[in-house]
Amino acid sequence: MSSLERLLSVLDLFTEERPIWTLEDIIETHSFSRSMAYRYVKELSDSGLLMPIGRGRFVLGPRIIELDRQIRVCDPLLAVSQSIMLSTIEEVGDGILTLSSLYGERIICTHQEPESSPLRVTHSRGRTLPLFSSSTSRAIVANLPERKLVKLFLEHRPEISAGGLGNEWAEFKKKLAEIRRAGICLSHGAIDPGVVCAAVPLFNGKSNVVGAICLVQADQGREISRRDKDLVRAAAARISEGVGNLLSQDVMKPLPQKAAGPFLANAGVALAEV
Amino acid sequence: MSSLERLLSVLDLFTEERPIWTLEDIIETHSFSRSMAYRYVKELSDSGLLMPIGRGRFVLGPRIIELDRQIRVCDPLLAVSQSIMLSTIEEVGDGILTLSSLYGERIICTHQEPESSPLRVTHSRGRTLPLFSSSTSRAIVANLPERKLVKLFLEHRPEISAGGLGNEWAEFKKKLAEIRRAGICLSHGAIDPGVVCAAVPLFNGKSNVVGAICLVQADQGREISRRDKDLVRAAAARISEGVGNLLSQDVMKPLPQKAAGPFLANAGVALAEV
DNA sequence: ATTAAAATGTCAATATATGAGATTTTTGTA
DNA sequence: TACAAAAATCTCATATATTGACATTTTAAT
Repeated sequence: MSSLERLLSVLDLFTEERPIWTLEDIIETHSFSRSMAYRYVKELSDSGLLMPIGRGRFVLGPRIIELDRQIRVCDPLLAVSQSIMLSTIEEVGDGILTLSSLYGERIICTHQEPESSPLRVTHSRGRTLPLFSSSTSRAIVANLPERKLVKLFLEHRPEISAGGLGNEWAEFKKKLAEIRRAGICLSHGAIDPGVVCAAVPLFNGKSNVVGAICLVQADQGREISRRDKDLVRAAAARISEGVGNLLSQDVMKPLPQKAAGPFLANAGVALAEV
Repeated sequence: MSSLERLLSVLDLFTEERPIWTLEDIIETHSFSRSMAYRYVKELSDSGLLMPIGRGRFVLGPRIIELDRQIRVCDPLLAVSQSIMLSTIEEVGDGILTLSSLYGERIICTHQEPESSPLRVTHSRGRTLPLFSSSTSRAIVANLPERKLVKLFLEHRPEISAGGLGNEWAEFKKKLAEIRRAGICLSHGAIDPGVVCAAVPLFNGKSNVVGAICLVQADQGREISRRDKDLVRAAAARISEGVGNLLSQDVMKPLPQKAAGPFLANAGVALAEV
């Protein structure tokens, strides 16, 4: 285990159920030596990923918010997707459209359009989806290179089996091939009850999957309409094309330039006034 | 320089002006060896802090969005501040109230209330403020322990001098003491023209500064009113008290429990349908 | 001011990161 | 589909940065 992994594993401790951690508890759960624990939380605090709030207690730090803003303002994948997602969900006229990506073995929802909706779903910005049982996950996983699929199958056999994706490698592979060929993955109530989904994978121009978009609608007894499915497919195709374009253009000056307004020189700050 | 610093310094490359980086360019700017650069971006990608989009190109990764959600949903500092900030800005009836924190040598705005406003200001969630010239920064810096101030003074003498905070250590120290004593720091057009600010530091119960709140209003020729300043002071006092309470309570079960709705077992995901 | 606790610094041992090159995998083109 | 070129990963000896016990300093409490 590399030292980066050890360090970042500290961040994994911070959950909704337990957003504050003391040094003592970090030492216990990770069996760090005392000096190492001090060093780690100091490095993480200096980099802003953690923030000390006093008495040996820590919460997630402001650097995360800064990096998140960076993504919101100018992430190229988001820039390509956002307007397409917005116009698509407007044309569909009902439901939410989500954008998700894979890292390590987690699927994360990174954007949704519209930002708020009466539909209350698990799919929402920043949330994790299960690796095998959501339509979004399946749309992505089905398009992963075989080498990664072998690894996933070996390490997640129980979940794959429970999710109905097959008990043997051959079966798993065959089912994923079906999803891949269909180009769309549907579900009803897989993650949230009362909701139906249609997920389509996104590629970087070529054949590398970089994520998926998913249309989520209230379950009204019938399937997502043919028309809506086609709209989602069309949106995915346009996004994939856009991502492909990112790869051909020169990286040095993509400059979306949203006129971010640089800081002005300090005009006049009162030192202290009451 | 530790290997964590080296690794995280890669994240600093990703700016609004240049949100995509190739492996080649990372190697050049950091003068990493080829193998090390591959290793670094792989580690960062595996942890989700970077995301490969193909052809050796990288953007900031989805783990950041996941961590940001964690903060939005259950950060204790935010939980304590949010309702106080909202009710305060409603009572003030005009402007924006921001919450900022320090890490390393950056001041970051971590929250604002209301979320959107006709007032277009630099102060907004995720943005960095200059260390010495904004009222928010000064409210925080003035309350840092002397040891840190010495370091800041030595390393930022030009900016401190340019910002009118003194040319010599004694002068710097004296001016900060004034700000500290006043308990509030005012500015007009320091960062954004046409805007006036009043910032009050936040403490963790005791004397450790953990951030500042700042009232931002359109500049209408006159100062922020005595009443508004008092409202901000009162809000800061309540937040400081709340943060102090975080330190005394048992950390094991703070459980804000916003009923986050766990995933349901997969009810029925169609394998692939058209 | 005094004591206790918390945080940081010191240093030798050693585990881990490093970089050059070999090897494998992926991509582009016929 | 096969082939060549490029990209990404793996290997391994070396050097260096990490580690942990302990000493020291700093901070907090009475």
